[in-house]
Amino acid sequence: MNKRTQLEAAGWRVGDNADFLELSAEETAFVELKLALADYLREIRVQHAWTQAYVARVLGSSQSRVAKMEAADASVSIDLLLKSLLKLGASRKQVGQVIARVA
Amino acid sequence: MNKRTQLEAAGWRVGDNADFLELSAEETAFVELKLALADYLREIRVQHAWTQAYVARVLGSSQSRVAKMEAADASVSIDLLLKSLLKLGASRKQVGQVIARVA
DNA sequence: CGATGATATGTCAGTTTCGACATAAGGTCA
DNA sequence: TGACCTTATGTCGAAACTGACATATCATCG
Repeated sequence: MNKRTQLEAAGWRVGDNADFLELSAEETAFVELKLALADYLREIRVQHAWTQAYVARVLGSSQSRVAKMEAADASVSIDLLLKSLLKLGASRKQVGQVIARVA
Repeated sequence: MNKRTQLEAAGWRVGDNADFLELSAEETAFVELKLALADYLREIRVQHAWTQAYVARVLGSSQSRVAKMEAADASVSIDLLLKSLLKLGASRKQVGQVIARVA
């Protein structure tokens, strides 16, 4: 899944390239930051060979919401992503590094 | 303002030390992460000698909300803090470093 | 081809967060 | 002291987010 597909899935209107560039620098940075956290969440889950359903139980949430977290869905907040990452064992430092790492 | 006072202001029940320790490791990490972002927001504003009212205009928000952001008020999300920081010119990298820097 | 397990998508009611406003509290100057 | 500027706190209706559920899609077996 490429970045643009991810952005669209995340609920951002992305038409032609001109539309794509409509996002301001901060908006782009914010969305990509969110995508990075979502990817990291999936990475942690996959590396542990956990299912979304299992992660949902650990987090006190549902499988569908975990799927949406990993997809950086528009209905998912960064608060939720951060809380989830920390609860799954990620450290503040690791999270910060994921955020600081600019693609 | 010390960390505990900040936590209380942010809406976290903090009684004696035992109560203070009731927060799980992830909860503590999350709250401190939020406080770090709030402090960073204030730092940026003060360094530029901006008033909260001015920052509010730039962000398209209100002075009271900016005050609450800097206080890491419970009604302020990390999404809002991140969007605000980016809009004020902070880079993803800088934000990540603030988050990664563990007190 | 099913059947089974995993992941994705759509929706909803309850909760949280939002900007805005009013107003209180501090600080500084004359 | 009081006028003025800045920051803090409380509240509200509107908007966004949440967990949950149903259901769809996808992959991997036999």
